[in-house]
Amino acid sequence: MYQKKEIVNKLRSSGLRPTKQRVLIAKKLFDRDKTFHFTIETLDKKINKKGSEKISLATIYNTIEAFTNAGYLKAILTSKSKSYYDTNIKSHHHFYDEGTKELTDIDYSQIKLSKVPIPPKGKKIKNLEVVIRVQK
Amino acid sequence: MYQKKEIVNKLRSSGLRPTKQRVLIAKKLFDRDKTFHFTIETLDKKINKKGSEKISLATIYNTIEAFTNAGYLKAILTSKSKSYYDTNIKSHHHFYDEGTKELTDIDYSQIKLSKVPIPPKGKKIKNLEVVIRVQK
DNA sequence: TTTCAGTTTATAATAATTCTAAACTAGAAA
DNA sequence: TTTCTAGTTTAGAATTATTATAAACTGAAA
Ligand SMILES: [Mn+2]
Ligand SMILES: [Mn+2]
Ligand SMILES: [Zn+2]
Ligand SMILES: [Zn+2]
Repeated sequence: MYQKKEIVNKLRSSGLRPTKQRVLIAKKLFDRDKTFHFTIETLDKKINKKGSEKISLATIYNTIEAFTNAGYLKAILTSKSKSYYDTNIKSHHHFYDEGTKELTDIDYSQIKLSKVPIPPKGKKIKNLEVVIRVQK
Repeated sequence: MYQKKEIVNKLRSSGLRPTKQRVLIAKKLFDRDKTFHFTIETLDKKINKKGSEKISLATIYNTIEAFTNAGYLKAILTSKSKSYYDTNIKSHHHFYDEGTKELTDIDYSQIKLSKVPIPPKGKKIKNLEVVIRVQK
C-alpha cells in the first residue's frame, strides 16, 4: 500500500524531512488496511519490540505531534488522561466498547441527522462527530 | 436550589458519608443554574480561593471520583490529557468551541438522527453523544 | 565533500494523577 | 453523653504522561 517512496514524498510535501525514524513510524502507522487507534504507549511497544531498531520515546512523541500537525493523524475524544490518536483523518464516527475500551470506526455516511441545532451566534459548525457507546 | 439537607441525603443515599468537605464540594458543583464543565484544576481554584477553608487536592480528586462513581458527575470526552467533568449527567450533546476551548450543552432533543448504524454483533447501544465543533 | 538547520536522543523537568500512612471524624453503639 | 472505629482527609511521596533541554547526529543543499 504505502511504498517508501510515497511516504518520503508525503513527508517532503509537508516540509518534514524523511528521516529513518519518521519513515519507519509512518510505515507502521499508515501501511495497513484498517484504521489504527493508538496511544503513544501502544505505539512505542509496537515500534520498540525486541530485535527491531530502537526509536526513542521523545522521537515518538515529536513525530506523532508533527504528523498530527501535518494532518496525517487526528486526536481522538476520550475521557482518559492520556492522548489517543487515529489514522483515519476523515470526519467519521465511533463505536466505543465500554468493556474492551476499544474504538471502531463508523463511516460518516452511516449516520444521518435530521435535526441539528443552530450554533451560538457568530460561530460556524466545523464538524460533527458521534460516539456510540456499546456494551455486551 | 440545593439545601444542605438535600445534599446530605443525596450523599447518604449513595453510601457516602456527608463530610464537611463533600458537602462543600457538592454545594459548589450542584447549587447552580447552568451546567458546570470543569477540570480538577479549575475546581481546585474555585474551592481554595483566598479566605475560604482549604480542602486538600487529594480530597478533591477522591471526591470527584466518588461523585462520578455515584453518578453525580460524568466524565467528558476530550482530546486533552486532562480529565474533564460535567455536572449534567443526562445524556446530552455539546458544542465545543475550538477557540475558547469551552463546552456548551445541547439538549438531547435538539438533535435527531434519521439513520444509526447497527452495533457490532452481540453488543447493544448504551448511549449516543454528539460533539459539534464550532469556530468563529 | 562540506556545511548546517533540522532532527534525534538521553535525560531532566513539569504536569496530572494515584498512592501511602498517619491524623481525624461521623455516627453507631454503649 | 462518651466511646469506639471504619471511613475519610491530608501532606507528601510515587507514579505516569508529556514537554523541555542541550548535545550529538544527519539529510540534503550547495
Ligand atoms: Mn514537543
Ligand atoms: Mn484514588
Ligand atoms: Zn477512528
Ligand atoms: Zn455538558
